[in-house]
Amino acid sequence: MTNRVRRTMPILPISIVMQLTDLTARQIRYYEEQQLISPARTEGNKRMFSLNDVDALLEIKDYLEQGLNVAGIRKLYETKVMPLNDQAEPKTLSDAELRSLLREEMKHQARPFSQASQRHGDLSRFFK
Amino acid sequence: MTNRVRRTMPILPISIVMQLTDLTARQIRYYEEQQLISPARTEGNKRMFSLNDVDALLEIKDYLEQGLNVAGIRKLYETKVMPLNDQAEPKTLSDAELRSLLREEMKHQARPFSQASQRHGDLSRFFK
DNA sequence: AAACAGATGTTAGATTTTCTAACATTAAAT
DNA sequence: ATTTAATGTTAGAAAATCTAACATCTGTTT
Repeated sequence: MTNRVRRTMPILPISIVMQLTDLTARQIRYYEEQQLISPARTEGNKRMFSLNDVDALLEIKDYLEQGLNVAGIRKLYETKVMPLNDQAEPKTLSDAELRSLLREEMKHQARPFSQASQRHGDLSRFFK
Repeated sequence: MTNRVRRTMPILPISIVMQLTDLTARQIRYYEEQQLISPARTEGNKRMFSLNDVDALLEIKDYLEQGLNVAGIRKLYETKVMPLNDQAEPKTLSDAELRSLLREEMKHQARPFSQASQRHGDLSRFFK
């Protein structure tokens, strides 16, 4: 009775993900194009999202609001600074790269990356 | 991070519910027609299912496998012997009705209704 | 100021998914 | 042998989603 969803199981159509995240379909597809997420596909090529995907989208949204750009977020994911995604092989950041990311964050009053802001980043708004 | 889904929120399309329950679309629609479930609808009239709906379907499936028929299951739901659904107003069963239900169960080696069989009845197969 | 780039909006046309309704089949009960 | 409950199958319509292209907006760079 007290089950947690297998968070990697693709069960949600894009329409529902739009509701859960307050993102447009355009935004979601763009973030996929930019390799920030990679939702599953049905046989008929429709995207199907897992709860982890939704979490990731909420984090992405939050980072964008903090002033990061897509490239910066991608870098964060690549380097596994963030634990959320089952990502490809992590690489190490050069000092220059790291400083560049940090500087970008500084520009926008952002706290250094804890789990994004606590207001978003997971589904506590919708799940209990 | 460790969230349970709001189990009444309609988030699943019928295709996914088919996978989760191993029921056909025909069966699912039939059970709705027979008032065993009442999934939400999108603006465009597509069914959207909650996790509670999926639980209910798994229970229905189990009861059918135990030899109950739809009418019997409906009666069970109506009389709130089962807690699962937010059903209409419960009525009391006449003794005759109750005996009739029980007899039907007896015919098929069924244990008296605990929460259906433990093998089904909730989503532990898919959720963790 | 003009040009550019990143993020998102909008639209069109094609494809997939889901819908209802009707008729068919199967197995069990009478 | 009929009848009925549950499910299968099919057809045609409507909704949801897809890709691709072009538009817009905002902030940077030259």
